[in-house]
Amino acid sequence: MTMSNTGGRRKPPTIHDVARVAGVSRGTVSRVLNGGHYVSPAAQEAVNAAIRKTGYVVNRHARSLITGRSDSIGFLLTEPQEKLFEDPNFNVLLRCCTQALAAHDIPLLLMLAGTEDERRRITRYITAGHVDGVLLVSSHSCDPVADELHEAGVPVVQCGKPMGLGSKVSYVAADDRGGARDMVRHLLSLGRRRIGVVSGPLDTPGGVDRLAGYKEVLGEAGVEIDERLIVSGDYSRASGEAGAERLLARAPDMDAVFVASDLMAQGALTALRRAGRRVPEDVSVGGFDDSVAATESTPALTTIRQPYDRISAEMVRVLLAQIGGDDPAAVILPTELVRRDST
Amino acid sequence: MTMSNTGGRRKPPTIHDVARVAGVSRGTVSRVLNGGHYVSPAAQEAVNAAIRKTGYVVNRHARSLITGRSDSIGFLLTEPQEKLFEDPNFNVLLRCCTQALAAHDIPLLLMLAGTEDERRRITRYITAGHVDGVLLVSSHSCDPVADELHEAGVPVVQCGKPMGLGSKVSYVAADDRGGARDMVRHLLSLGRRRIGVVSGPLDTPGGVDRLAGYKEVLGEAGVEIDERLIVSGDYSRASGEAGAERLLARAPDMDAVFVASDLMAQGALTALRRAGRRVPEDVSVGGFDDSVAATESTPALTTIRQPYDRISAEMVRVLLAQIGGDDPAAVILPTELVRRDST
DNA sequence: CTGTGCTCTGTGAGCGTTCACAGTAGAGAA
DNA sequence: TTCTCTACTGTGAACGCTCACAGAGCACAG
Repeated sequence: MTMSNTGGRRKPPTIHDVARVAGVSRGTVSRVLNGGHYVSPAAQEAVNAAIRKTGYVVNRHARSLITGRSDSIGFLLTEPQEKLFEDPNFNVLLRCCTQALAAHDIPLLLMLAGTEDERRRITRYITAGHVDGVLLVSSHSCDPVADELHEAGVPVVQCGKPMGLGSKVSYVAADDRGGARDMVRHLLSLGRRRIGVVSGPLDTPGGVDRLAGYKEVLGEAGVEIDERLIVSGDYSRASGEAGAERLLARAPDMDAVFVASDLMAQGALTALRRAGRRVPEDVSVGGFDDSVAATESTPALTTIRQPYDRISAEMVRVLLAQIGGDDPAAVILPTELVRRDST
Repeated sequence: MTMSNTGGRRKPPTIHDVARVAGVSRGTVSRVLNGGHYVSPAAQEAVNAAIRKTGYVVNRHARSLITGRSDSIGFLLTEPQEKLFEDPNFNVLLRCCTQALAAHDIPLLLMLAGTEDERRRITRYITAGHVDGVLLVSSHSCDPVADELHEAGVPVVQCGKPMGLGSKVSYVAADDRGGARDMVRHLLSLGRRRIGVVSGPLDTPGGVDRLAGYKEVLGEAGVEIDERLIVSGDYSRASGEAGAERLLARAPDMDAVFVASDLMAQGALTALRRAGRRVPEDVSVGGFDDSVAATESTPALTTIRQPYDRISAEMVRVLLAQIGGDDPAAVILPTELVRRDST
């Protein structure tokens, strides 16, 4: 009786069609669709059968028009994209967030705000209510856009700790300080005492916290903190290479180095090799992130694993809770030391 | 007179508000919004001023409800995501597509269909009309989902040539055969005659075409095609390493090797180094893709550049044209030889 | 003067859904 | 019986927009 469905787009069945087939009213179908409260088991079953039979899928536009929700969320990237897309961590984050949202049947809109123009356009788009919330990733993590959106009443969860203390924006981050502490303790346990550090940029919380962890542990262990053993980079491979070179020049007796990202650690390995230092025999090298870079380098890096899968899951959880009316929340997740061949 | 807009989400202005402020009717505002035909300059100006004043942004849900278009498109990935997300090419593709769409003010929905369940859910979502079209990326590029969607009347553009010849699905691909030809010609021009190949998987058009290009050029140059010089891999680093090892075992006099992806070429470099072969002195190595892997390896790889930026732009162009009513189209884009240190 | 064609404008209907409300039926209490 | 309460169901009115249509005003030809 029904027409064949191949070739050409056919007008999809509406809630009305389902109601007719099930022999109930629109309202009942709608109730079944939205949780099934106050629906008799018989009606429930009839509606479900009709949905299967007609192949009905809810029209989200019509729903959104009346509920005011869009049932979709935005994944916003506010930094130069070339850089972030090369970062394996970012890819994991994007993938995990998409999957976590898919479990809730919520589509993810990818938004890239590299230029000022794009930023404006996207901000308008978001504040116009086209997404219910925003997952924000920014390498600086002190991006004003987070506060802007928050001010405008848009639920936001940021990946990584915000710089300013005044910010009331939700965030999920790994325990940078704790991770750094673990790594430095590990290096100390190997008998190393001249431990250098290539920190991250000191205008980011991650950079500051990892350096703080380093200093704390050395202090606690009664090891002198030597400023010649401290340099900072920008998380790029090149800056890791340059940083390690500078350390070697200033402190040739360095016997270990904590490098605040795996990518930088790769660069550091290059510099050490060129300087004729054997890793791990002469110098132990510890990274941070446990990205694919850690296993690809030779020797494979001992590093601090950031639980990106859990970070994504938490970001989604916190965001959905906030959309549901909860207050902003901050979540810090524990890291884990992963031993490989570089220490 | 207007209320402050900070804190809490305020009901956004509608087309009605704009009309009132501009002193015209809804219809006129709508016409301005949709191209401004049949609108007097005075009304045009009044409406634009009112839009600026009220901060009006069109409610896409309401629009979609009536137009039937969603004004958004899906970026669909049908393969195990871990693998693809590691692939730098894929990242470039995703980024460029997002930007190309942003230029048309069209949001991109990221859809990952790893499991069979996810596939079904996403297919329903798509065929229900929640996106106007789909950009499809699949490493196999012989995915049945392309034809399924096409059959269902959903505009689809695939990245890479489809395997089956019967498929009427649009695609955009780099010139694999031509690229392979260029590389092998390049190796010949260096005086190499015992040229091996690590091809891609032979159940994919890319794998087949690159191998075909290799054989063609050797044939044209009158160089004997030696089956011992031909192995295939799966584009992974490990398979490149294994492939190069096998080649060396079977043909120790090999003086060059064309490896069908940069990632595999990295693996091949490792195998060659281990076997004591110098690159490029003893063996020239040519890659394919010009991904970041090409510059990161030592020596930096001579490779064939796939114009991913142009591929993305073309995918979007073809898809939008198809949504606009055009017939499916196939686009093949030229590649480019990039000389570095490995040849 | 009428008719025709053009540009421009306003209006009503309707897209597919949810929500509030009214209403029904049946059970149990008074 | 009658009243109340609960579980369930149907209906009209929105949500904000576009589209088709009708109509106004004007110019110009017949």
